[in-house]
Amino acid sequence: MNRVFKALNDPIRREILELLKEKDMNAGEIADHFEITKPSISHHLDCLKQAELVISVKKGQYVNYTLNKTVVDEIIQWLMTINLKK
Amino acid sequence: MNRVFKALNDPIRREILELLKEKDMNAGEIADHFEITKPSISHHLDCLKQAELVISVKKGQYVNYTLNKTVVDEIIQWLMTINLKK
DNA sequence: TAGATATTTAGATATTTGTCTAATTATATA
DNA sequence: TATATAATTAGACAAATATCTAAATATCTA
Repeated sequence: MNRVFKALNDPIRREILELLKEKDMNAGEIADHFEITKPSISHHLDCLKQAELVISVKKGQYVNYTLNKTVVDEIIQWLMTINLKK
Repeated sequence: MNRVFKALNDPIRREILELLKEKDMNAGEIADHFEITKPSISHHLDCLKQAELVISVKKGQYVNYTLNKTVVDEIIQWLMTINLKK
């Protein structure tokens, strides 16, 4: 939970999630959408991976990233409990 | 949005939200639930207030805090769009 | 096998953040 | 009005974070 909120607390990482909701992408394709360096993007991807918000699969020399909707669901659940009771 | 995720990225602030979902409380009552000092709690409350996750109303010498469910809803909406498309 | 490409790791640095103590402000009450 | 209580503000400091450049690792292909 901690790691998920930490991962969500950055506009670039949230934008990466928005990209991945459309289609899976490799690290380079993701990096092309931003102005910061590839190592920085790599760091953000690692952060998302640690939170299990994304899953990475190596495919030859590329690394493919996929959104993990399960974890997003868990956070939605938690937020909904906050909004439940009187 | 930025401020909301920033506010959610701290276990104490999330616990404050969980307290306030049960009932409104003043700053002192909130502070009693934690081991850290009152100024630190005050800082956390300010952070939640900036994110508009809580609303504060002064009542005599006390300051009452209420959960603002509207903003929580907005975050739920955003997360749900992430989980929408293929 | 040599060179090119994709990605990550390492190490440095500036900024942000959470905490504390001390001081301040605002209100209540004896 | 003087004192006590509630809460915030100010300032300091250690830890965490986002970024960069340079280097390393892994894979592909001529």
